[in-house]
Amino acid sequence: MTDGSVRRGRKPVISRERVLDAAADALAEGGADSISLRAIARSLGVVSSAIYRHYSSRDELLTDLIVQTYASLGEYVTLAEASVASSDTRERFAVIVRSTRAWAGQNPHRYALIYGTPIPGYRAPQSILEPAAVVGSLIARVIADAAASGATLPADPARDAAAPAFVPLAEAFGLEPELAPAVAAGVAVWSQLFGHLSFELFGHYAGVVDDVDAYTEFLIAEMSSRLGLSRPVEPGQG
Amino acid sequence: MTDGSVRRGRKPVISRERVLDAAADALAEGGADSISLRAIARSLGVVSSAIYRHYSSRDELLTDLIVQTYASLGEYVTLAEASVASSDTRERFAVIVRSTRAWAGQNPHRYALIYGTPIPGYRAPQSILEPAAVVGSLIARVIADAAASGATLPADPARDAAAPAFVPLAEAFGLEPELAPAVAAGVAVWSQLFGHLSFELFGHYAGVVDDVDAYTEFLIAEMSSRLGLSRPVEPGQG
DNA sequence: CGTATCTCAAGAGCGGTGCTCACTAATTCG
DNA sequence: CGAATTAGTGAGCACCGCTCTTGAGATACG
Repeated sequence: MTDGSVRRGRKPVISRERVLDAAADALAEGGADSISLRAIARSLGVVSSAIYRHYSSRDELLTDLIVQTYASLGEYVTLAEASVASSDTRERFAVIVRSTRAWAGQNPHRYALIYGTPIPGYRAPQSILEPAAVVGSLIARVIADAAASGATLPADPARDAAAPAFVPLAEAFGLEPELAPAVAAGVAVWSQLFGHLSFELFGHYAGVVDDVDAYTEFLIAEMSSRLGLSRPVEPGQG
Repeated sequence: MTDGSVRRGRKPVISRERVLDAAADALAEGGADSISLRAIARSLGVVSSAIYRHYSSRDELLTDLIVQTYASLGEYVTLAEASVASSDTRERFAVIVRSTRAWAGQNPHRYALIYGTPIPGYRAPQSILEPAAVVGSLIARVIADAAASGATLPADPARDAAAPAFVPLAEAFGLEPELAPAVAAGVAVWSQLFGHLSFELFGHYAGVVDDVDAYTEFLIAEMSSRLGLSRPVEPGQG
């Protein structure tokens, strides 16, 4: 008994976790619309109404699934970034982009669940705001580390004019108000990244961009320079 | 008889157009998942199977709806752009962005239909490639006109390195191969625009960007400078 | 031990969906 | 008028989310 209350009644043959796992499998295979409670119940060898003992509605299940999916993406990208020297902010950003794209490519339905059209009728609760920030947070950390090591942004009056509106967000990330311009640039890059991935996954690059790998590297270079990221100076060289 | 074939049999009470219009209404009101053949049939005062005389499947209806939606967006943006002096490429681009965003804000479900998650089970035919290019084409025209009036791109080695891959696309738009770098920048801006709009409409800016109007203007400035767009020089001044 | 109590899954059922198919009403041609 | 053609009807299939009643299983307590 993990909690204080006493277990009574018959033992459950399914659990919230098992339902969620089955839903994740259904999502991975057939997309969000194949997450049917009846199919999940079938795959668990149970009748559909039994699911309702553990999830009161499909939306509640979807919420858990979305949170789990953000977590999966976050783990994947965090792990990838860990293999880069923390001083190489340019490469850290590049790895964030590449690994986010790799995750999306390997999990297109999960990507669509969190970055595509919101599920019809589904209203996301506040509780997903924090997990949803995972990639943005990683970008923010790169920005902070770059600033700490003396990186400077390229000149951009419009960005600096927009910066005051980003002071609260900078503070939410634990950054100094002086970094608001970098945060503004970071938000732009963040949405651009997912615009790129959505276009790739949703087929909008058909007939427009052939070599998406190479194109992604171009975008990385472009976004990096807007963030003022550069490779660290090799000591004892140049 | 508009075509050569002879009309026989009973007169149709519904038509392909009436079905499509009813579908568009359903889409506008409740999103893509409320486009049900039964609901459409009900709204037309007809039994659901009657729809199949005009559309062989829901997918076929969706395809028409998608094409119609791209056309609507294209008309809206084209009309907006027409009110700007063609020499002011910077403002033309700004109006393309603003009007695309305005259209999306007024038609969120239609936006989601074409730029959100592809409809599950739905596979887009080749025939939507051309209508889908509408906003991209408008951006390409701005790029061409800017180049014709002597605009130059800011330096960006990564973009120029990626440019050769965009020569075919430049040619598809009727542009000189020398404009491939501008086309590369244009594609980046194009996907960034829809990344921005999707984030706004799909709720990803919650807690991140408050004043999306102002933020959009910042993005316009940033994207314009990457495209080398500027206001035309006022004659007899400076 | 026996029973009350609690928990969970079963199963029937409601109204919704896309889609098929046999049928019939309506129209026009020979 | 009869044949041919066309379009809408209505029943039906298999699926969906969800609700509600029922009964099986497991524990707690007198």
